[in-house]
Amino acid sequence: MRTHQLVLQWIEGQLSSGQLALGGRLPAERSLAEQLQVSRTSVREAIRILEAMGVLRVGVGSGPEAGTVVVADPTAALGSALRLHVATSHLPVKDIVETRVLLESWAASRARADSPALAEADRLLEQMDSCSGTEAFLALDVRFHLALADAAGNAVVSAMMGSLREAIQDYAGRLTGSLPDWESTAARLRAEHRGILAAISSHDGARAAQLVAEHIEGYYAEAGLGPGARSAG
Amino acid sequence: MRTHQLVLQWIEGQLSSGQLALGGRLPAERSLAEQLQVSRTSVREAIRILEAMGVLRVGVGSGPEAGTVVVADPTAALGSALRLHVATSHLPVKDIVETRVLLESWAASRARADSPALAEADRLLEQMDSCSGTEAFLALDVRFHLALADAAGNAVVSAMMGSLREAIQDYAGRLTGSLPDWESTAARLRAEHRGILAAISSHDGARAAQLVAEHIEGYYAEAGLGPGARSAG
DNA sequence: GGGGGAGTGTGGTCCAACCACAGTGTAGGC
DNA sequence: GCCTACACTGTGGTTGGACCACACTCCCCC
Repeated sequence: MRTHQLVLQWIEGQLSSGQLALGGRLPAERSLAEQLQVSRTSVREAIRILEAMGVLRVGVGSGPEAGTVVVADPTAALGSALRLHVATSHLPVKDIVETRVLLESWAASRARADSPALAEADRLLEQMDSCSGTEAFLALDVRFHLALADAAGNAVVSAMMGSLREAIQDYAGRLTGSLPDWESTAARLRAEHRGILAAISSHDGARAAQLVAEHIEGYYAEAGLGPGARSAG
Repeated sequence: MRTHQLVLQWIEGQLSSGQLALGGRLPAERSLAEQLQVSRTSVREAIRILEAMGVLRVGVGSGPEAGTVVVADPTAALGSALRLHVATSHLPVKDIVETRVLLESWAASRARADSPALAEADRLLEQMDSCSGTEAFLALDVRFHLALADAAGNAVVSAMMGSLREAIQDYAGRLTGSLPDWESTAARLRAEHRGILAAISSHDGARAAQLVAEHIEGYYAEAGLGPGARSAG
């Protein structure tokens, strides 16, 4: 077994046993290296991996922002992993969109009408009404869809949804540029968002799921990613 | 920007542009370091991350197994990421099981009856009939469920399903140990597998999806993970 | 009492060296 | 002529040490 894997195993053990919890701090790299009788390089390689996995956050200097602390950002890990595999043309964009429809429509059907995430979604819609520029609109759109996922109360689905969105963010951005009339598209998207939120609020999960599916598929279809289209690579 | 991120960016660019494809080889660490004008340490940190993401595979020595080659193993990345976040108690096991039901029942409803993956699933069932020991049975069970997912033809769903399974493998193993009567449970699981396969073969996607959902939920319920149970941490 | 510099500890980076490994080529013995 | 055994080459794996930038803390000096 390679040395950095030993370090990984030790850290994972600390996490599993609860001796290292969310917000906790890892010993300094030099201390940990000495403690585990390995080189600082190996410790750093393990920390790099966990950082990429969204488990650790590292900061230089002193103070509360410095050092290596335990965080929980599953979306980061899944997102970059998916993005990389899309880059290798191993995961077709079509499959990602399809999966996104599956997860989001499920989330919509399960969303609780009294969830605080829905209130957040409502606020985001108001901001989208008054915002100008496709960049700002799309940023709010991302947050709106994530809020819907959160309302379903499943952390795994939320994380996966966010990562799917992140993985094809660049791709979606390019699609948007090819739209014939952005203003009318934005108006339609706004209306569809309202409809989805209304369906959830009236406890009509099935309708909400259907609207979400049509919302997403309609967008990609309009932007040129027809059913059966493959990734450009 | 940190140095290893520059290396990451360069490699991802090579992947996106197609200059580095599946099966391709990265330059040797020393060469790449010189080429990018960074230290070998930084190159190695980047390679570690991509290895953890299931994008690269490294091997020592000489020959076809040696060097750093591009592979495509999305499941590895998603699996270890999910496992780590389960370890931090940030992702409840309940949510993972729920997501697994969602993905697998969708896959079952979409599985094509003429898919070669289904033939593979059938072979696996025969092996399960004649195998003894819970370890071997569970290993075949994993492959059976993955084959079902592959039959749906969505690489993203397959990868996510495999990673979910991997993330809670240890957990499921412990559950199995607490079963009152493994033999009868195994017999039931075998029968349910046959039923799922039959439903898919007869193009009854809706029934296949329902059977899969009951199959998975039933197993975890019998093993003690009732609806609403949380991860033990 | 307040401001500024020294001190401390953190991660970030680099280098030079050595090891283990696996395939290759070659020189030697048979 | 063939085959074995050795050295060679190039790969990643690991180590120790050195230096840097950064951010905070403390203490001296004004």
